[in-house]
Amino acid sequence: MTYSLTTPLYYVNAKPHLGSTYTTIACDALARFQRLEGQQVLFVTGVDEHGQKIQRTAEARKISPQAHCDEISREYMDLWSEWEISNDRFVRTTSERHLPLVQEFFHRCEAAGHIRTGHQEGWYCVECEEFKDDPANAKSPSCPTHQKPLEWRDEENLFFCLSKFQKPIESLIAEPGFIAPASRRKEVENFVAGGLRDFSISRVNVSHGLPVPGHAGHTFYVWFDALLGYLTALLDDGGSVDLDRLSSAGWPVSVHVIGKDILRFHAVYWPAMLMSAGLPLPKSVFGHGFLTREGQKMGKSLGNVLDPELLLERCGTDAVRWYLLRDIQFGDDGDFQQQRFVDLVNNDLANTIGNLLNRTSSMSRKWFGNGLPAVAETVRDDHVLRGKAELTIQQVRTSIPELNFQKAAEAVLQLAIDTNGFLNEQAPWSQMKQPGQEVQVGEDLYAVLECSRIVGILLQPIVPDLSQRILAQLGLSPISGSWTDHLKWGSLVPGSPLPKPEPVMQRLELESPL
RNA sequence: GUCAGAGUAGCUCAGCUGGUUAGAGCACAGGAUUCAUAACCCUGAGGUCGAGAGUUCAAGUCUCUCCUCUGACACCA
Repeated sequence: MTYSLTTPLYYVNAKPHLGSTYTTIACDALARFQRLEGQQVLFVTGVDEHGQKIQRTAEARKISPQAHCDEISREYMDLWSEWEISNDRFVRTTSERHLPLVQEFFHRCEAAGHIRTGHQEGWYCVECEEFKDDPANAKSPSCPTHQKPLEWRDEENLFFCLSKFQKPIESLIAEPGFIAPASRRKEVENFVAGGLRDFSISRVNVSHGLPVPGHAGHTFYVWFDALLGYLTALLDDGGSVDLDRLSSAGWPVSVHVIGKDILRFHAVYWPAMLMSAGLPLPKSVFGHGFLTREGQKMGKSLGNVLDPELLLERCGTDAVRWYLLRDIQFGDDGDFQQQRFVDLVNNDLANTIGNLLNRTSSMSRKWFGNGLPAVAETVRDDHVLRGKAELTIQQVRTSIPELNFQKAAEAVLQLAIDTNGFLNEQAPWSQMKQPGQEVQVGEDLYAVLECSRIVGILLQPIVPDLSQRILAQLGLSPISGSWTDHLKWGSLVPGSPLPKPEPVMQRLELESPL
């Protein structure tokens, strides 16, 4: 059973921003977690490259649409590689394999009687790629979101008969867990309850798109072909482009992770399209929140956008991943605050987790021959810290599948806090001054190092690099494959050597604003 | 405008089916300690729980009204 998950296919109209990075990081954490749990994982991301908006952007830049797409897509691929995103696929909707798939899908819908021609006229916003509800006799209406004049369009389009799916869509979205988080379900329900209308799936006069077979002059509307990119990605396994192969290629996905703005497309339009084509439906759709910065919307006009590349360069992947996943409830909107970012990274990662490891390793080396104390197995198994560590493991294992990264991160952090507290209570540095306490100190230090090891392992999906550094400080190599065996209490080998301690996490010191 | 959600310490948020002196983290102040990355540990200060009314022995938690913010309201990647 494959666990497949997708990010949105990002629109290549402009260079990647922090929002897409956020989504991708979250998916990466989930994908890494599932691999550690022993699942066969297919992590899909990619880009959406069609539509009139891109065509016009390219024209404005005086380059071909394809050249423009190549350039921006390259930026995405490079960025994900810099962030060490572990995606298995990267799909482009201008790739050769995509066209035959879209056409095959379309034929299925057509054969099922769900495609009709229709007439569509009205005021159109190219930026939005949509018809607006402004009255036909309006003089020179402009788009409320883009502040640009609307264009009058009067064209023949192909329509997808969404109206025929009212009932099945209603029961689909009523299924618990299909739309996540549950708080977002209501708005989709309201939308559906208003009655589903057919939507257009083709455009005329847009050359930068995929041709609709049998309808000369029509290209597919960007949404129609973009969603199908998920299928193309899954079939890109060296085999043929054939919808019948999907079930053995990772379809249906376990979860589509998307921004809340496009929830409706994924929870309503997309399932209907799949029903029409006779394909199984995704198991869930998770709409996460948006990021603001210091309480304000990030945008070009305000000049306050956070460039992911710059962020990575100045702060590193661990700091950013930790902050985004640990401080923001995935699903809710979040605010990026520089002071808080620095505070949390320094407190949680450097002070609490990093220093725990550092101080313990240092003590152990000092008193136990540059290595771990040699303690008997029976004593180790009974240590008071064991229960706490095992509880933490449980918490992480139940939280991450629910995409509750915050809860998982907090649980791991809490283990480190409790372990630090334990050390202060026991005060091994005082005990060592008393005669005959060495055995007790050895047992405690062993248990504390064992907790540090478990912290390091549990951190792997969230902050993979830091996780490795922690394990390296314990003289361990990175784990590959399933982590189940590694999560067993008492895996550290008593008496084995410990490397010279070095801070695993440097403090962030940002003199200037990001 | 209609619908949905939210307004709790300086900041980010927990508070389940109403029940002892309203919690956590960060920031702030004090203390303790020296194993450690000026770190860790403890203590403290700080809130009329958006406003008003009501139900109840008892309301942050239920009802009503009002104020503020956010989101959705058809094809906004």
